[in-house]
Amino acid sequence: MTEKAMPSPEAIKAWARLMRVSRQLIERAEEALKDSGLPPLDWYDVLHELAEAGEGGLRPFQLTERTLFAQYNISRLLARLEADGLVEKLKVADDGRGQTIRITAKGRETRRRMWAVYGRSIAELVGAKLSADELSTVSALLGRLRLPPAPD
Amino acid sequence: MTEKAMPSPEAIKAWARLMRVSRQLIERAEEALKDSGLPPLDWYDVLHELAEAGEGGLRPFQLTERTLFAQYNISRLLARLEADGLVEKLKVADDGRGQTIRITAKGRETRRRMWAVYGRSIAELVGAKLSADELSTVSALLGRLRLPPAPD
DNA sequence: TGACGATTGATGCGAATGCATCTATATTCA
DNA sequence: TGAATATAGATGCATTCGCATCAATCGTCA
Repeated sequence: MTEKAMPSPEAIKAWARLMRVSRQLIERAEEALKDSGLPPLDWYDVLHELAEAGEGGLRPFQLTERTLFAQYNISRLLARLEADGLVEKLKVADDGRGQTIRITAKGRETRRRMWAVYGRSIAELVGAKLSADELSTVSALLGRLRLPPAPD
Repeated sequence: MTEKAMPSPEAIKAWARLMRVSRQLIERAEEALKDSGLPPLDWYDVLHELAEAGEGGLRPFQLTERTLFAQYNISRLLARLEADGLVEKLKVADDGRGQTIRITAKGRETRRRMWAVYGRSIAELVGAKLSADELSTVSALLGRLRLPPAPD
């Protein structure tokens, strides 16, 4: 009996839509950034977190918690960001193993320019397609799919 | 004036949820497959299309249309699938450039075993979290985000 | 027919990813 | 205290991806 706990047709369809639409949207947003000569989305995610963190910066492991990047990906992404002068690594941690990552002025500027393009993509791809109520419905329903499930 | 056409808070939140949740779900589904010693999700997508296509098979370019893989990714993915004996490339096309890809018995069997795991993931991650009505709502709303937007 | 542009699919190369492991420092606890 | 364990972050290696390009064939049209 191999057919145990198989998903309902509604679940399969919702899953399929989620997979396909998310890929399409990412592709489009990525394309818009590239067309503007800007870095990829991954960079934005990290720069966004660091910009919100302010002057205090963040430890790399905090970035792995807030984003969904693997530890080694954060490590390498930060190396690239540093090489581009968008972040700086501060050795001054009270933990000898760690470091604090702080966004630079250039990093903030890059993030701002990325947002001009990224934000427009979001507005066009999502904001223009559904009403505010519908968007809130989507957010609420997707929120219940989060792992671990959280309120809000 | 740089602030033109920026997305509403609802749009931003819906986008963020979509990005985050889809990544989490993919990660979980991928992990489940790996834990079972099965190939990655990408393989499933292609095997699924080929299984539905039946004995007639599909041309590689048809696969790039139906999936969201780039042409060169399909080319290489098919090479790996062929190396594993899951598909076969039939030179017998009436188009001298092309080939027809057909799933093998082993390919069908692999797909079946993948579905046992993948389907369970979908049931747990999505089917168990929302009602059938809610799932249909999600499908309908996400459907309006497709590119190009389509009815349904 | 025959030259030209379009289409199909593959591939060389550099960059990014996944996995496992490594070094270094911190923490815990006998 | 000191040995064992845990945590932070980097890295070697193999695989995969992205990009550009290529070879081969097809279709079109003068």
